[in-house]
Amino acid sequence: MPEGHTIHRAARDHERALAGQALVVTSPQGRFDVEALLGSGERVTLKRVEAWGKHLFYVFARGRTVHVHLGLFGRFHRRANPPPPPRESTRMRLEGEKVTIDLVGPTACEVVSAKKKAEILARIGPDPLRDDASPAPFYEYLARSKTPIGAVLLDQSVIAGVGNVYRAEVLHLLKLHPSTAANALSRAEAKAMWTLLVGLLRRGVEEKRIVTTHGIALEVPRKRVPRGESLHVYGRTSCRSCGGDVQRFAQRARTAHVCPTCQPYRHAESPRA
DNA sequence: GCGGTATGCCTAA
DNA sequence: TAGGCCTACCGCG
Repeated sequence: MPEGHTIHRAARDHERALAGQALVVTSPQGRFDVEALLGSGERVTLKRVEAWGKHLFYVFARGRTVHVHLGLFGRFHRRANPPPPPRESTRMRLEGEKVTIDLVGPTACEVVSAKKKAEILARIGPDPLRDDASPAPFYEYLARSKTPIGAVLLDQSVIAGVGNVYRAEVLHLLKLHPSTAANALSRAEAKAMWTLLVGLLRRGVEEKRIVTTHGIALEVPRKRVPRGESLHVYGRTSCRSCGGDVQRFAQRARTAHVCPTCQPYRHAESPRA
């Protein structure tokens, strides 16, 4: 589940459920340094939860911040209080007044300094889900890079929050082969890509899953898209648009999905690197 | 029960 | 580029 939409949804949900409350924080698994957060206290008040790309920051009172990155396996479980006993694998448990959030299997769950947080933010690109994001650096990168567009979309330093599913789907919707050089895209295509990602990611936040079919207009009430009809190419053997075979190949150490009929490779003016 | 796979990303070589 | 991290699920038998 963890692409940018999952992270932003968690930030929203957790802030609504827990902000302003003095939380009991534990690490049943023992691998999260609770003492670094709590000090000698028993509880600490959560102020807000921020999402930047695939990174989460839980901002507590007394200047303490916990950085969470789910990686490939990380998940949250929300429990109504009183919560059941935690699984042994629970890295961090945040227990509020009415709700308890359990975190399992993250790549990162650590108390970070303001400096460390700034370093993390400095190495990620603009996040289409943030209202304060500027796509200009993304456009500039595309214009001057011969890197295949499919690889660019997974590079969190260029654009933050896009993962393997959104990569496959946005390229299909724009009829671009993942191997097409970034600088073969026109400025208009680059802008269309950003706008499309904003819409798709926002929809993902609202629906709590990735849906790229049946339009992206959020204001129009939609029936729930049935399972198996939510994507065009990712994880499929046949293209939802044309019925042709979906090809898979490794790109940036991840499996790219492409319909070569809908997404013909476009040669750039300069040879591919 | 076992093996393969996964929506991520870091490091060593 | 390969391997490691780390958890859950699914198909198979």
